[in-house]
Amino acid sequence: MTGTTTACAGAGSAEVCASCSARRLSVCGVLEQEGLRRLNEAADHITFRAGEVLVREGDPATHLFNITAGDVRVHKLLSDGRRQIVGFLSPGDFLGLATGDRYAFSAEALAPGSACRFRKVDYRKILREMPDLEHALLERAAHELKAAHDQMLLLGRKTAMERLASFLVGLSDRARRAGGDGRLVALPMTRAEIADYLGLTTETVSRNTTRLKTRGVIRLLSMHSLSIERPSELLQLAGLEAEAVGVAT
Amino acid sequence: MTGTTTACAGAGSAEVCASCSARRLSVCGVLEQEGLRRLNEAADHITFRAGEVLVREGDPATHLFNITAGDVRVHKLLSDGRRQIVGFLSPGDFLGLATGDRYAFSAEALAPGSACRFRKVDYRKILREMPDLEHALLERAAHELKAAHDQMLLLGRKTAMERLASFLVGLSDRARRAGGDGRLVALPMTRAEIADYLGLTTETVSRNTTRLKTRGVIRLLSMHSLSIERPSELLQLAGLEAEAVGVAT
DNA sequence: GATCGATGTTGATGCAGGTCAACGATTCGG
DNA sequence: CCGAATCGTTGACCTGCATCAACATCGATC
Repeated sequence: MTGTTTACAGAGSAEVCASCSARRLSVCGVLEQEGLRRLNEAADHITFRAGEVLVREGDPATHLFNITAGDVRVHKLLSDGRRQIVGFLSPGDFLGLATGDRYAFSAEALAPGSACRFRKVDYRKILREMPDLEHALLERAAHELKAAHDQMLLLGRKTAMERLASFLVGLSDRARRAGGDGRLVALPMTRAEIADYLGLTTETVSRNTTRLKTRGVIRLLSMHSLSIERPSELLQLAGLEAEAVGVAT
Repeated sequence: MTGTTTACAGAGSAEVCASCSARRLSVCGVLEQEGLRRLNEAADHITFRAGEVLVREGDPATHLFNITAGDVRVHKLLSDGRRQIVGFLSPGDFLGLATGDRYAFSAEALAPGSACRFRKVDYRKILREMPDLEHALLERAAHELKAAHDQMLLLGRKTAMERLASFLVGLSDRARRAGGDGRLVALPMTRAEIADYLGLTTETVSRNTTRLKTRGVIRLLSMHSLSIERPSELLQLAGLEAEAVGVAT
């Protein structure tokens, strides 16, 4: 399962960036020609296979990542094995923001993909030289913090059904941002991973998924993709009636 | 309960900052003379009473705050009144990082205090001119994000006793950072607020507090302060045995 | 320092979701 | 294409914490 990442030194040109499909979703989207070249110089372009470990909780925090393809799971463990997944990353997402001397989380690929990897010391220097990038990173951090607050509300106060519905609404939003229509949702993660993200068990996730299916709110297309049939009902179940989430009802 | 904050326009000098006891704990700690003067120019120095509302969830996000004295509660609500407290702020903490166009949380004073209040548009401009400040803010955001991840683990996977113990360890750490010895801990918040922070009920918080007291792990000095008698035991109960938390055992 | 509303504690009981168990569906290496 | 391991679903039962209720304590106010 856990292999080593394949690194190839940056080519030094911004060509890789020019053709990078994740750029418009990423912090580097704010940079122009020269900045991209500079950033790319410091980047290792790595690829990873499903199940590969990018970061291990407790290890010295030496690198930062910009996910360019694939999906990544970020989680924390208790000593007895209880697991909390604190996020799922997709292309454009930044990995390593919430990092001190050591990683406080592990990161593992759900699906094969690729990333730009930076040595932390290099990245620090680059940030000093490029305030625009630092600004973009701060905006990203603010957004992540807001998402973390939402997740705290979910974990602390929502019922199992509300959690699942909120999760699906979140996936739908992300799908729309990535260019989809928001009805078709991919589930690259397993039920166990959904459970560990929502603070539930696989059984509870499964039961509530069935309930949503039975009620006609969603339709399972395969084990790892579904279609949202009644978005407004899903929003209600998520406990978000009042909040503006931009889903056509 | 909810009153208006008392604002007095910044004096334009950095004198206020020079004598500000929160500065060494705050993002403005990185600034020198000229930067402080500039920042202070943009600041309203406000004071607030216990119970006063600084920010209301859903309102347009017009201001940012730097807490200089007192304690503040930050929370989110569901439409039926369920509440999740996402953080308690003390002097030196920044309020408003995780903010888009509208506040996604409410903030209310637990105790009388004061803050530097900035108009968001002004602060943005200042950040452009002072990369050091932006950098400090990014570090602060990274730290907050890490804390949020810890809280997700707590809310998603810890038992009631582990949550309470973790909470007390956190308060102890903060007390030490503020200059105390870490044994004496102030609880400026009510049991209900602790419960809403830990995803529990007041009853469960109360029962587990009693258990800790009975076991001799803590000693209640008053309703709103306690002493940690067995720090190592508390750490164990918090499920942090392995993690380095810098408490003398 | 007496009064009263707010806050905290303790006990009895209920239930949402966890646990345990059995079985069906999917996936992937050969 | 086959078989084994993994993943997902469903059912029966259990438990940790919520809920409901009664009482104790605190602290602000006059």
